[in-house]
Amino acid sequence: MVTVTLPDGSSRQVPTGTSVLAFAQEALPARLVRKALAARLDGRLVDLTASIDGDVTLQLVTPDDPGALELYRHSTAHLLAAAVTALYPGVQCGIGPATDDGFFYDFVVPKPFVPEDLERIEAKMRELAAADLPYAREMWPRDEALEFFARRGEPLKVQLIEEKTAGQTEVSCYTIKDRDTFVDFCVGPHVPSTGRLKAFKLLSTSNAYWKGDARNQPMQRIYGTAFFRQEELDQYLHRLEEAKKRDHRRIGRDLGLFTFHPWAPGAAFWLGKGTTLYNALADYMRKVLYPAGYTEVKTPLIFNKALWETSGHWQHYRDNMFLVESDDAEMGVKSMNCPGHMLLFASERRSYRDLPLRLHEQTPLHRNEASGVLGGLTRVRQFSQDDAHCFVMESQIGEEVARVLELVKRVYDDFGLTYQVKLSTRPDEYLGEKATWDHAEAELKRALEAAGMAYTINEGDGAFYGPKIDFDVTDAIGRTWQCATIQLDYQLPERFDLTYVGPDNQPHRPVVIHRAIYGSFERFIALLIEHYAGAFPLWLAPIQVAVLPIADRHLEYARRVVGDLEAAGLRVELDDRLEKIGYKIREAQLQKIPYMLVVGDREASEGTVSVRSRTGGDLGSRPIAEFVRTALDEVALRGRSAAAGSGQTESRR
RNA sequence: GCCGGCGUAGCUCAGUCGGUAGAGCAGCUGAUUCGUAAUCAGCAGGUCACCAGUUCAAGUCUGGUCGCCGGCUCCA
Repeated sequence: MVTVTLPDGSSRQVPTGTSVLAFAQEALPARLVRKALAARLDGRLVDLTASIDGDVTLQLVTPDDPGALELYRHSTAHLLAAAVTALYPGVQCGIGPATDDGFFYDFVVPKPFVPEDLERIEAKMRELAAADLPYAREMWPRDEALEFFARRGEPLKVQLIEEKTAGQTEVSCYTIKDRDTFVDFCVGPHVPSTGRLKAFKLLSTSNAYWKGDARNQPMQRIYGTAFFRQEELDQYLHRLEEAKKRDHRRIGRDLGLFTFHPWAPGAAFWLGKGTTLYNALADYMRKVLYPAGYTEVKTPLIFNKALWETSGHWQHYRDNMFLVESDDAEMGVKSMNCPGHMLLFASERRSYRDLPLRLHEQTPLHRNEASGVLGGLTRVRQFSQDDAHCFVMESQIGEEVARVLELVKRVYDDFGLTYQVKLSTRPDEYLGEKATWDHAEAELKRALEAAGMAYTINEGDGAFYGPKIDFDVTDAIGRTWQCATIQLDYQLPERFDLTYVGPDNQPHRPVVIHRAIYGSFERFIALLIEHYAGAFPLWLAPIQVAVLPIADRHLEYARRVVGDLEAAGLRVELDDRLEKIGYKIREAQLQKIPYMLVVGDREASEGTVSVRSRTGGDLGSRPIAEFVRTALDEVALRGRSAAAGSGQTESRR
């Protein structure tokens, strides 16, 4: 007999080898058992068919268990594999994990899947689900399993078993018994039977490589998603639609922000309105950084290869650099600002009294990214960062990182953005002393804790030259974008032999903190466009106010209104076309201009404007000066105002 | 870079079996002077991404190049 302890603390004795399901049916409410997908024995996820072989705590896993969805999706991936195996004889299966949004499964097939294949496969999956076939777990002798998969022509599975179960005598396999039995090597667990899988959909196909390595066997990946309830699946699909509507590439064109040309792949043309937005972000960042003690600088765009050899880019990053020749010298267009800033630091004798020295730069960078990775503004070959390097003494690291954290918080609050913080620690391959790393990581942790920032740790994900803190911004529809980064660097000061004179009159090595808050202007603008669905809050809107005269006898007054607004520093556009007011309003609305001022006989005689807001409709008339005042107040609030959320409320309708 | 898909007017798209290219919106011109999401009429707009090839004939078939899209890998 063994003792089973339940979550409520009660316990029972059962014979050794009793299955979880048999125990649950005996000891737990039928309603709970019906909902159960799997179980946790001592916290470890197992199938309901697992046997209880020792004293354990037992908890049934129902859909509200945090691990339930992953298991459910993974089970759906198995269903997909079973369907594909049934429909395409000779197919080889790779792996089929759950992902954040669903699942995928990789296959080796002679011909890539087309959309019609997906329909067929999905239909087969529904058929198998309707048949409610059990997911049976069987422990096979390892030799037998190896032989079985070898005989079935699945060398990838053989390889997996060899790698994952070295030293074991038995391996776990799952079967779905249909006309042809589908067998997969997998640790599980899975839902008890295919009938439990209700709301799933196959979404797309793509190419992938065995183990994600392009030198390995190419495979065809099928992506899908699954939820416990149809309603949740529908919501997810709706969110995909919504995301498509918010695509910054589309909105960027519709709103006249930027464009691309085949002759400059990966480099945007910023149109008038886009440039206004870009500049608004650049100026805002300058206003934030200047009082924080940063000095804006501009360093060369093209450097002799000697610089890149010194920084290490020539050895490690050359493939991603644009190279040019000048006289007989080989030159590289800069892909990062840091090496230039090292030279700038070294251009004068530095005292400890000069530290921290904070250099901020917004000039363009070029990276010759592989053609296949380019896309919209999120991945480009030419971009600018709100980059800065803080040169500090070892003892100033904690304080300086704390200041940067403060800045990040302030900036994201101004945009009304929420974020999550990740601390990435020493990777397997690293430069420098372990003790230095430990110290640096401790400093970063302390700064995060002092700032009251919750963070998660990404073990081993730091840069090879130092640990880092990354910020993932969450947008209006729940997607995350990696933006800000703070990285400690002990290596570059070493490579450039940077020193400052300390209080002891001796040379010392500074530490560099690389940091960016937007990340890159390009990617941040893409984020903002999709976050607001193009409806920028007033302070960012390229055109803040449209003045719409009713008839051309009102043009003179309209021009006066425009003049007053421009004098107050607002970005205004006059629609002086001979069109009906409804037409002008529609256009301004589609351009997502925050305020429309309708002016006709009434307004001209009273010195007022009729205010229409993008989100609130007709707000009635008021004196020009009053409108200017409230508009300026709203601008000053930036994204902290309630109105800044207008982009989101609007999109929900 | 790799795999797959796509490329027709500024945009969204149609174009049958290979037989000399079409719509809506946008644009231009004219008329309309109008009160909170589209006034009417007319006109113009194309090397069917590009380069070869097959064919009496190519937007359509074949090959190559470029670009875009979805992934892989990578990344701000």
